Amino acid sequence: MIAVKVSEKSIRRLSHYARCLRLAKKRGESVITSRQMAANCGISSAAVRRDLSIYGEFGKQGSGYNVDDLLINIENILGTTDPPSVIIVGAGSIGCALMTSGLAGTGGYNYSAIFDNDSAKIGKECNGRVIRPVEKIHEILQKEKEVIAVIAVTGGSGQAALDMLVAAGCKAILSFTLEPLKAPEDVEIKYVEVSTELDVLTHSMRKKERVY
Amino acid sequence: MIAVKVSEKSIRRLSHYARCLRLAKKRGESVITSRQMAANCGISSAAVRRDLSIYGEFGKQGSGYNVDDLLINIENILGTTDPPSVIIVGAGSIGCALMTSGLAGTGGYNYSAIFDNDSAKIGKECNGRVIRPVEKIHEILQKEKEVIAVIAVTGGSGQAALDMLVAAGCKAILSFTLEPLKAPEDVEIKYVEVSTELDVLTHSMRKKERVY
DNA sequence: GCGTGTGAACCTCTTCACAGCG
DNA sequence: CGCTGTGAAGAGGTTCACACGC
Repeated sequence: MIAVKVSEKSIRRLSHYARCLRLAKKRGESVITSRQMAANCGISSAAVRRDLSIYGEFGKQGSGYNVDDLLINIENILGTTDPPSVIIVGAGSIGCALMTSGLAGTGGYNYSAIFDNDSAKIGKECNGRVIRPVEKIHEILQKEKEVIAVIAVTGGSGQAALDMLVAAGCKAILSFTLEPLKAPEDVEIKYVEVSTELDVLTHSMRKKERVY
Repeated sequence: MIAVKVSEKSIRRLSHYARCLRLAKKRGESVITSRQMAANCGISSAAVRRDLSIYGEFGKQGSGYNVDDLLINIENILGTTDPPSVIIVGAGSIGCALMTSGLAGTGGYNYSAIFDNDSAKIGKECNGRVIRPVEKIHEILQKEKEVIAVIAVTGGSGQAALDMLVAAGCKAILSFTLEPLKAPEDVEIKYVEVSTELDVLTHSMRKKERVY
């Protein structure tokens, strides 16, 4: 029982291992090796063993790791054994699409509510969930302290949405906005940046001939 | 004119600088300092200068960088001066939502076509674009050699979509699928992993009390 | 004085290779 | 013999701090 400093890269990989283990479990496998996980995640087996050994000795020499046990351990490390609920702010095309496609296949997350500030949308439904006014966000956070919010608003209103979430006590945000958002230190923000991914892909596709 | 090895991290940051420069341009600013860019992107000014100095000496001591010139240079480095067109495979909720929300505010990308394999959807429209059968993908890649494909299919058909794209000659793919995809070496794949982002956020929200 | 460009120190993460256990 | 866990070496990226030019 020792507190461990962790890098985000390592956490990201643990998330991948967890996904890989859930698939193995679904296939009925009870044991898995670092090499199998590595192949599945596209990294080296040494990296897998290193990642896992930081948190404990989960494996058995000669055979590998017990799928169920390792999954439980990783979910415990991630804190996802009992995942927080996820709310969506912005019932535009992206927000509703996320709500519609759901979060099946992830570690048990699901979308519990969707909000918008457009009175024309409020009261309508999105995949069976009523779109609520943004002013009601704090009600959710009163009931559940730990909630992840997905910001899927359009135009330049990302910061306004974030301010509202922060005021309601939300500490974890995933934003689909283009603009970088400002928030207090203790609020964690992650971004889904399609635009940057496209730039990276364009560069990799064209770099061969490229000279500076 | 020297070829330079580049890290993806650096390329990602260049993409952020480009976005920051476009905003500065829109605000009518003609000069910008490394400190301003750094503040906007949430990193140190030394990191900004280091990134830029790899590719050349774009700045003027004492004043900073010319916004227009630097943007042109960065777009040249990224290869995004004349961005490739982007197609979407999968006209489900996510695919259509992407098509609907478009790519305004990015470096000039736009979605040129959308495909699906469901005959019930083919022929219908999605934000003014007719949904075409996946068998027609190769026609796009015959016309334009360089195309980025976004995979937004549901269920387990991500690999099938990718195989079709690879067969048509596509070399750059952005996937929203959960499963890791297999492709030849020369095909670059990036993933948007909402599930992993949620795990990272959960961990950061709960790690304070967490001990291993 | 101000801000860039950069050597050098620093730090973090990755890979290698092997001891040790089942 | 197979696979884990890990010291040691290596690679890559970041930060510091300062010389130089405007």
